[in-house]
Amino acid sequence: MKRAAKRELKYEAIYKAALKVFAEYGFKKATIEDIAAELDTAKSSLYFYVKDKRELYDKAVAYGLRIWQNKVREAVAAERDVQEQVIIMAHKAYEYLAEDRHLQRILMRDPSLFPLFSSQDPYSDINRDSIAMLKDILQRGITDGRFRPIDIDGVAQLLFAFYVMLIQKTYMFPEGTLSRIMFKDGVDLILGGLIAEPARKKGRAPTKAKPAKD
Amino acid sequence: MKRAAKRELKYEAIYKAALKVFAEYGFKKATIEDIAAELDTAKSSLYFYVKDKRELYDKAVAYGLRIWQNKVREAVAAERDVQEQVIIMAHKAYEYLAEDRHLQRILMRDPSLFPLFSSQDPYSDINRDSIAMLKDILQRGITDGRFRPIDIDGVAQLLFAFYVMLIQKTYMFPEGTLSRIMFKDGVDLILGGLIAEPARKKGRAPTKAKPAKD
DNA sequence: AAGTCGAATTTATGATCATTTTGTTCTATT
DNA sequence: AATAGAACAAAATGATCATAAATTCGACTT
Repeated sequence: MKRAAKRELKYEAIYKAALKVFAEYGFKKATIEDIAAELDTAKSSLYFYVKDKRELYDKAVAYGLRIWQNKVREAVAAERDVQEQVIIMAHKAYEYLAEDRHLQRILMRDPSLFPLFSSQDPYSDINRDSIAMLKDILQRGITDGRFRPIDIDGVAQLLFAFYVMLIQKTYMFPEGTLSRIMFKDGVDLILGGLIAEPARKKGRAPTKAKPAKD
Repeated sequence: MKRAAKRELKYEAIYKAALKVFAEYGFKKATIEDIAAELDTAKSSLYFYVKDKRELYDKAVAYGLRIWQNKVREAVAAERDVQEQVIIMAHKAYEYLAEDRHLQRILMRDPSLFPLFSSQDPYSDINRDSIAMLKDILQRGITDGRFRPIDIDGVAQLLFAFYVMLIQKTYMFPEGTLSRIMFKDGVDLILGGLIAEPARKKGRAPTKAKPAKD
C-alpha cells in the first residue's frame, strides 16, 4: 500500500476514535488521553497528526459530516426521476442520523455544529455543497417542466433551512414522534408546491387528518 | 376610573418600563433599580406588584408577546377571504417585530424566549393560541374547498415552526436580507402546496430566479 | 525521515473565600 | 392600598491557589 493511502487510513482511524470519544464525553470532558487510549497509542503521538484538540474535533466532525453527505449523494445518483430524487434526497438525508449514533450524539451535545443560520455554520463549505446538490435537482426539474419555475437559489436555501430545522427537531432536541409527522407533511406540502400542474396527480396522497398532541 | 382599571394601567406601565430596560441591558445587567428609576419610584415599591425579578421579566415578556399576537388577530379578523387571511397572518406576524424594537431586542438577547421547540417554550400557552388561530383558518379553507384536504394539526405545527424559524433568521440572528426573500418564497411555495386545483391561478406569481449570495 | 514515546512545561479548570453589588423584606408613613 | 427608606440576605465578582489536562520537546525506533 502507498504511503499516502496508509496515511489516509490512519487519519480515518483517528477521526473515528475521536468521534466515538467525543460522542461519549463531549468536547470538554473528553481528553486527548481518552482518544489515544482508544487508538492504543500515547497522547503525544496524536500531535504528529493534528495541531491541537480543537483541530482534532473540527476535523473529526467534518469527516463525519462528509460521510453523511456522500451517502445522500450516492442514493440520489442511483435514481433517475427528478421528483423521486427530491424524495430520496429528503429521506436519505433525514434518516441517516438514525444510523450514525456517534455523529447524532455529537450534534446533540453541540447543536452549534449544525446550525439554522449559515452565518454561524462552522461547516458552511460542506453544507454549501449540499445546497448545490439540491439546486441541481431543482434546476433539472424546472428545465424538464416537472417543477414550477421558482427562484432556485431562494427555494434551495429555504428547503435546506427547513431540513436543518427538522433534523434539529428530530435528533438534536427530540420531543416525541411529532417531528417525523412534520417531516412527512413537509415533504408532501413542499412537493405539492413544487410540482407543475400536469404532474400533480403523481404526488403523494395528502396525509389524513389525525389528532396530534404537542 | 375604576380600581381594577387603574391597576391594569399601572401594570402596563410597569411592564413597558421593564421591557425597555431589559431590552437595553438584558436580564442579567438590568437591575430592579433601573426599572424603578424608569418609573420614578423606589425599587421596593415594585415588590408590591411582582414577586421577584424573574417574575417581572416573565410577565413583561408575556405582555409583549400578547400585544404582538393581538395585532395579528385584528389584522386577520379584518379580512374575509381565507387565502388572503393566510397571507395577511403571515405578513402581519412577520413584519410586527420590525416595529416593536424593544421586544425585538429582548428576543435577540434571549432567543430561548421564542424557541423552535415547543417543549422548551416558556410561553407555550400563548403560542398554542397562535397555532389555534392558524388551524381555524386552515379548517375553513378546507371546508370551503379552497385548500387541499391536508392534516390540519400536522401542517399547523409545521407552518408555525417554519414561521418561528424565519422570525429567528430575520430578527434574532439577522444575516443580511436573504431571510426576507426566503419568507416570500416560503409563503409562495406553501400557498402553492395548500391551494386546491381550481383556485391555483389565484396564487401569487412565483418569484423570478435571482442570484442569491449566502 | 516518518513515526512513536515519556517526561517536562505551559495552560486551563475548579475550589475556596473575601468583598461588593443587588435582590428582597420589613416597617413606618400617606 | 400604595409608597419609600433602611435593614438584611443572597448572589455575583474577583483574587488566590491547587490540580488536571493540553502541549512541547528531545530521545528513541522502524
